[in-house]
Amino acid sequence: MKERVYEANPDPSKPKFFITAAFPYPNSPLHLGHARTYTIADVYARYMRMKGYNVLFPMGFHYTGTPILTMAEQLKAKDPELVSLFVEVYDVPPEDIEKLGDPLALARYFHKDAKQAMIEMGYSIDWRREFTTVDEEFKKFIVWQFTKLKEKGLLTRGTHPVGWCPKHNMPVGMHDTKGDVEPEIGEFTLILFKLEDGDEIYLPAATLRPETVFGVTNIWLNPHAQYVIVEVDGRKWLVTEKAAFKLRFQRKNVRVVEKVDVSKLFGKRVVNPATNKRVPILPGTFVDPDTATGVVMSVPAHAPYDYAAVRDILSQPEMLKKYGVDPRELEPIPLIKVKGYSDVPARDVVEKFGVESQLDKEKLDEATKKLYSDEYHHGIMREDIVSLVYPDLPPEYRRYVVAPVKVWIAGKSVAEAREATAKWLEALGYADKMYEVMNRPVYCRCGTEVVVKVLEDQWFIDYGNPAWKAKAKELLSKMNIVPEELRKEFMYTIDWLHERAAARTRGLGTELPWARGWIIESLSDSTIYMIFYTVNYKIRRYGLKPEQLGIEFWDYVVLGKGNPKDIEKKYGIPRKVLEDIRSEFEYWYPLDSRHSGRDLVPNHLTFFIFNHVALLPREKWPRQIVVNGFVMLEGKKMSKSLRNIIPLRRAIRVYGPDTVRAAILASAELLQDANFTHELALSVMDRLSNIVKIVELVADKEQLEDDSSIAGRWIVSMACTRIREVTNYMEEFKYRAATITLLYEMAKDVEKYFELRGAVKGSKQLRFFVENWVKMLAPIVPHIAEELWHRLGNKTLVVTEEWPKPVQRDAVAELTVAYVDKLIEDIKEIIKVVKKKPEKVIVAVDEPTNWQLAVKAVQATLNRLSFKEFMNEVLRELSRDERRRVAPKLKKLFDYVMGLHEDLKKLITTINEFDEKQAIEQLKDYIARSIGVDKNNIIVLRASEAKGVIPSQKLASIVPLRPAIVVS
RNA sequence: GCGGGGGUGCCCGAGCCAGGUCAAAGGGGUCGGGCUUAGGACCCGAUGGCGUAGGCCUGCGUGGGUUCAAAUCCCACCCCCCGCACCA
Repeated sequence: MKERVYEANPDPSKPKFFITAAFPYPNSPLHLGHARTYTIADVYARYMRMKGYNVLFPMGFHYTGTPILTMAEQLKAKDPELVSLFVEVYDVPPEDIEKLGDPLALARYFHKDAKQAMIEMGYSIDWRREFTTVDEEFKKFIVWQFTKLKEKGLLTRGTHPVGWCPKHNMPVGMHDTKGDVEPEIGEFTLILFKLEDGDEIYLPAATLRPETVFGVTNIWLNPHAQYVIVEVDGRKWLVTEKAAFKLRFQRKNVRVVEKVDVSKLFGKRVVNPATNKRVPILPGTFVDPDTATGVVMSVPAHAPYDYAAVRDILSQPEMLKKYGVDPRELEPIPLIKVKGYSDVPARDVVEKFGVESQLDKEKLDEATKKLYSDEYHHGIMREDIVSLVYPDLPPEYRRYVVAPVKVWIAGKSVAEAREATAKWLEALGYADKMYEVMNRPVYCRCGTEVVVKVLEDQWFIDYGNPAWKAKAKELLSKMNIVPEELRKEFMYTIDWLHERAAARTRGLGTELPWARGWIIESLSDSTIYMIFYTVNYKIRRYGLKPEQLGIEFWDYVVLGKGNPKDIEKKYGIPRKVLEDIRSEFEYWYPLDSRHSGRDLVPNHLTFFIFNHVALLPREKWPRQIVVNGFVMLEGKKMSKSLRNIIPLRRAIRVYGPDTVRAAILASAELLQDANFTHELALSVMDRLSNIVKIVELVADKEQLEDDSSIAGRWIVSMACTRIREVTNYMEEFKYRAATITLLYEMAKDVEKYFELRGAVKGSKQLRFFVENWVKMLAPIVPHIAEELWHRLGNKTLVVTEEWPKPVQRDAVAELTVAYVDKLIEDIKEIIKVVKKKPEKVIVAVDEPTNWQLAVKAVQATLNRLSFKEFMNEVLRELSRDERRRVAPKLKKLFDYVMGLHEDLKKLITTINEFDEKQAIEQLKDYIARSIGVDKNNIIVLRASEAKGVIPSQKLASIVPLRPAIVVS
């Protein structure tokens, strides 16, 4: 930090690398989940720096939106639940709560806290470029963005339904409701059934299944509910009192005319606009007066509720008589064919689920769900529904009425018919719609029930624009998506995205310049803000005022459009300054890597793609997206309600930043959910302190001896092997594997080295290993790595060191150790089976002259040859005598070699000569220690020397790499 | 429903894309041993079955298939998790 190595300035001599991670929303402290994304981005930044890139990794804070508002309000009201969450879970000092009643103060508080956490974590951020989304300079940038979108015709205007609190007169989202429930808004089709007598009164039956209108036998009204006549756009509707209230939020002209005594309506008749049939109005107690209009059309063939209610009423003949209804009128009218069901599917499910009456809500809901789903997905409209449509009309007129039904509805799938029916009736003036909260009741925090309000003049970003979509797909196809599996998800999202409401009537953020009172919503003002990092510190350094940052300023800086002279004249910005700012943007952009959690794939990251292609030329399109999974705590999802969120700074206090970093990285690969546990953190701490001990052994450079033994050669070679391995992991974002190799596997290598040597001692060779180790640890655990680097006597900073390169490996040394280890394993296996304490071990190895056979076998398996092919190839080159000698061995050799590691196989192909006897002799002490047999009782013979010493059967089985072993 | 991800040994969890050191890494747990006054921490060994020679049998959701060879490739099925918006 003191060296300012993270402050990145344009440097034409170095390749640049620009990394950003999704900035945090400061309504709570940073926790382990945030830490995952930022740690991954930081490891990447540090790695790329060591690879020689000029890396820029900046950070900002996202103040835009409403949750901060709501939270501040609740704190002001001293909501005990939230206060306790802040104090006990978020570690906010109780005396600070008071001042957090102000939204901006709240944001600033957590902003400061989050920044401190990032500094403590050692994130290599260029803090000169920090900003918030309510900075005036940033708002000017967003104004430019939206002006451009509008110019390109990508903004549209229209109406939009939202959840609404009638008391607050404000839209409510999930964070504004009791229990944080998202109000789900659905659309009912209203079909207008005209009352037969009296003046033009319509009964708007609310339905989710307009295609069943052809089978209506009657209308249901709740006998216990209060109904009223309302005038809606000049027409009179009969709806419940509650519905009249709700309609006022969705329609401009709604006027209650009079209350109605519902009992007087029963038995009266209405006309079905789809069939011209007269059907009676009947009492249905199941009808919920709080849902939609409280008027329900009865389709007993396909709606379980209707079937049950009809069945109920048929059991009361006196009621039918009273209302003048012939029971035959209520017979179900089949409309839809579904396989697995009879003509009257509603009867099937009602009977199957054992429904008792229309008030048997639980069973009926289940039956309805099942039937609706089956009919929607597998149902086909019957052809004979055509005969139901206006049957009494003279044929010459009827032809015209029936045509749309014949063409668009009959014989079609339910899904198609549903849309067509609604359209048809709407065209005839007999259908309308009404929004409803589908998961109602949902309550605002104030206790008022949430209704649906239709907002006029809403601005949308038109992500449905086909040309725009095509460009977004073009970028996606060019971009590197990590992990690759997510590409499909992006593709799918790009496809289904359509108009998105881009503004809200409250919250922090930037106002739409042409629509007072509309604040650009938070997912819309955070799509191209990475551009802002490249220039904002210079805007500040040059002391430019927000009013100087007009459209032409950004046009020039971002697009290179316009003449600096004109801009100088208009805004008073010196030409040199303009050019300097422009060149900084030019240097850093395009963005090389964008990082975030996987929850942002279907929204932010896709919008990020869309907005870049809309506004920037192709050469400035972003190059890569890296996505990570969530962090769980002790196996559980972190959540406010479980109160198991660990603020990052608390974790840092307990474990230290490097442990937190390494534990998060080690616990899961990119897309998997990471599981942070106390135990894992302890284990990481233990490993780190172990590394410190090893470093101590090689800290004093002058005192180190030269270890030219196989052990020494091996540890040097392993350093190179590990460098190659870890580098590959880093390149592939396999940070879990990289961390585990660095923390666990490499420590094991060192232990193995001590075992091979038979002593815990440093050496020049071990120091070589350790130096590279510390360098590779630097991106993962920067603080400790820096300390260790100095402990090794270096005066430089390890962050500025070059990432190590794998120099030549020592194939013979690695093979020798692998070979001897396999030998030890085999001897142990034999000892185990024999169950006797061994005294003497004789090992008989193949002649070194046969080594080439092993190489050939390895090559054959690497080239995927079959055994036959391999044998033919080998035998072809040999004399008859040699063939006889060699042939029996080949199968055994081939089978053994087949199973070797790819890496070891490749190693073997580089070795021209390998003397197994020598290999064993070199590590005899090690073997003796490992199997617990005196060194002098381990005898190594070549096959030619072993005749008569070991059984002839064994002797014959010797092949290269597989010696004969006799334990006695 | 649509889209995506996934089912591995007592548990967690790698491996699968590029089939062959895979009876399957690494943890955890359990059992045995060491250390210790004891416990903890730590270290060693065992942890599918069989086996007096480095081996064999059974096994990676279920059922088929391809292959000399399948946890890995192909087909079908079953089950679990996540997203489906105007909200950060």
